[in-house]
Amino acid sequence: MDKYALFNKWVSFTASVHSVTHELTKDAKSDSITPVQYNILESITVSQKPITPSEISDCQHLSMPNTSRELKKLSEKNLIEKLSDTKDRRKQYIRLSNEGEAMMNETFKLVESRFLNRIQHTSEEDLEDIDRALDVLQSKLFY
Amino acid sequence: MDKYALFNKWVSFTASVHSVTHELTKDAKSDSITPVQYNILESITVSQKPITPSEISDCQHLSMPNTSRELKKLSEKNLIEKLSDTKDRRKQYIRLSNEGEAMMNETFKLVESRFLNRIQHTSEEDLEDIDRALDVLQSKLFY
DNA sequence: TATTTTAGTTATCAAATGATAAGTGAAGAG
DNA sequence: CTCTTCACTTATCATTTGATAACTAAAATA
Repeated sequence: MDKYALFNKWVSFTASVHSVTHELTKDAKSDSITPVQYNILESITVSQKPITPSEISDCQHLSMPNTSRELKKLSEKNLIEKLSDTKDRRKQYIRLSNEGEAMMNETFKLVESRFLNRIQHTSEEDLEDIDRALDVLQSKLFY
Repeated sequence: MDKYALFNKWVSFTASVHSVTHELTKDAKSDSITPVQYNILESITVSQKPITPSEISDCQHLSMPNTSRELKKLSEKNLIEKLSDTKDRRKQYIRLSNEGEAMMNETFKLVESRFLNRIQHTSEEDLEDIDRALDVLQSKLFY
């Protein structure tokens, strides 16, 4: 296997992924929040469990002061709730409020419908190929 | 095939792609340019042929005035060159200068070495699985 | 030839983001 | 009981980015 060719394939692949992701998600986000705030909400959504500001800071590559600022704004918009840990009172847990959850549900529903639309004419075999390919790449390359 | 399950798989897959991409490219970009400027240079690099400001504007989802501003900055940094079309003198073609090309080469070399590092312990069979999976997804999902 | 459209520019403004210094209060270590 | 570290906050500032209006010059079209 030519690893250099594989690298080039990877480059154009990731470009496609970015472009398709943009296409499926554009204008799906409520315009009451900024892109960074959306990313934060998304990461809270996907991590089922409540998540701490430090974790958000890490996985979003945001400094703690900036994370804190954005969480405050999200809180003021009533999209998230902060709970302090009963054991370690320095820590906080962030979760979506009902309003935040409703908003993210709506966004995801729209993105999902666009996704389904995109694969509506895909044959059953192709869908299974895609499914397997996603598994392969997730486990062997994008881990 | 459960298309809803496939959607969820797609969501976590794209999240992984973004995260790995970030990991491989972080600090690879020269800090004399901004993220948006890097994206522009990248798109000039990958499109082998010279590219017009309008095309950059389209594929980067940037307005023309902002595209123009950033191209001007890149030009002032001697990273790109503008050539005007001899037939239609409204049009311009943008290409990397020698300096810009050198800079992008260096960045790509670093990213490539990180990529090779990441797959260095991957078996030949797995590499071929990855290669096929990239082809499948590129042609059937991220087209 | 007069009018409209196209490709790109300039200027300006507001908002979003990134970076840094300094502070709070709680937990942990000696 | 002090000192240090940890998790997070507040304040502030510079830079980047996005949006808009008004402009130039060159096609294209009527």
